[in-house]
Amino acid sequence: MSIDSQQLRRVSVFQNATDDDLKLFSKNSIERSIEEGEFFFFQGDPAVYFYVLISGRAKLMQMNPAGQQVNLRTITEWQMFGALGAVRDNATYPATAQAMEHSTALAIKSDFLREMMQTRPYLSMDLMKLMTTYIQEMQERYRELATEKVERRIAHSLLRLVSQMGTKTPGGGIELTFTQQELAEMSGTTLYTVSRVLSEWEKNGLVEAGRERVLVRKPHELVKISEGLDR
Amino acid sequence: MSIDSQQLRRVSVFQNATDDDLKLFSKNSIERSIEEGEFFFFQGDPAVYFYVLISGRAKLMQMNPAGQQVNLRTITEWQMFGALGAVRDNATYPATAQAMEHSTALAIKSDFLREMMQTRPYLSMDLMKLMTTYIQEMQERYRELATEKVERRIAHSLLRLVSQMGTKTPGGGIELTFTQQELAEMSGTTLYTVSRVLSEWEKNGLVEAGRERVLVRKPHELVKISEGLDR
DNA sequence: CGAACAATTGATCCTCATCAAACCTTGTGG
DNA sequence: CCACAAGGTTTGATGAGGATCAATTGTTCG
Repeated sequence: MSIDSQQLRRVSVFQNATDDDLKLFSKNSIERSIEEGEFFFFQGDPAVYFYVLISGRAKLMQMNPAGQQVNLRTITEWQMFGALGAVRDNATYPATAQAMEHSTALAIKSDFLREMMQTRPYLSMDLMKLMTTYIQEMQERYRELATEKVERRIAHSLLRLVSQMGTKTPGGGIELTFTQQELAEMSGTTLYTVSRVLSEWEKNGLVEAGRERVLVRKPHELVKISEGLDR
Repeated sequence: MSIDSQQLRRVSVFQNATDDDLKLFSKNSIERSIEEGEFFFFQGDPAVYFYVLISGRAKLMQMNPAGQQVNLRTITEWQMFGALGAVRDNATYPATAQAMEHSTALAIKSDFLREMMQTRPYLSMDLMKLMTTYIQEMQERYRELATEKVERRIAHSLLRLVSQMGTKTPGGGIELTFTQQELAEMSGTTLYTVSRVLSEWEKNGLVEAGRERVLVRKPHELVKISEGLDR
């Protein structure tokens, strides 16, 4: 309740909500703070709550039985996550959510969302829209992984990051914050390969790489690479 | 209208529909017959209709700019497809649907479904359930492709086919119909690799492979392989 | 200053894609 | 009913693309 309910309108699924509905959601939420590296929930846990991130950064990932992990998506402020569980009752989370830095989120009972949707078509519609974007993005990434070479995939991942969380610098570049390990997980490759590719790009002046940071100098060139139009 | 509206209840999204609603959908549908290799719709087309397959088999696929293609999923009887376009207005299909054999489908206007959902929460709920299964399946396949070797992926694809369209034979095996090219597209590999792997399995008595057909003799062993528990 | 963590770089190896050629199966038409 | 065409499958040979391993070099922070 420390949250101004109007803030919730920044969540895509709540954009068409009435003020009263926003207040309802706000009243039924509890705040949860999580340290870097800790988990909001694990794959397989019963999906009792869904979350809205209000500060920090988190990632959704899947692990295979051997413990190898893959990044499904990065969650930034005012994004909803863990909401798939709200659709079925007794569902479990299909992925694990881990905080990438100190983060706080609103937790709302999945049951509550499900009940609200029964009488508010706009809610279902907006959640479905969100779900279609997930499906489309996963389909694209799947095709990418199946048919495209690493360099293109890394370029594509980097561009996605630019549009998600890039900040322009006075020098005329775009600044990004992440480890190469993270970029590797997003692109379906290893940190070694990412390092080599970034070094290559740095030689050609496309980017500048530092510790936990990349400065994109020529996004246009990256687009070319991601579309296979270089050399 | 030649379709008995009660048949529509076999479609997962219509399972909770009232009889009257089924009739409405039936009245607003038109039948479309498509030859093998022809297309229901292309990626990027405006999503005016969604479809319910009533006979035959079709596949949903994505192509990259170079024309290389990836199978997203196989559609069998009484499955809905092309319905993502019903969520947004003016949406386009995010994939291409091609008939794998002579097929007929009911085409229903996306607008109509969207209107129906405004006043029938059960419809939205059931469509959302379907969408969550897509998301989960794509997430799993993505992780698989990113972290698992071909043999396991092929085993997994084969098992998916078994549960989707396998028919038991008197001899105690499970019979499947598809080309190795198709299995390759589903597993994110090439027909050469599929052929080699199937030959290997045949040597060990797990399967018998023939032209456009595979007989699975020891599904249990396939499960082991798909989970990395062999050797 | 030192410990912990991130990035780099070289060397090696392995999995699979690719290419080529032959082989098999099925259906068709003379 | 046989011969041939077309499409599916098999198998070998080759090579490229990255993963993996190992060792070193930054960088940051307590």
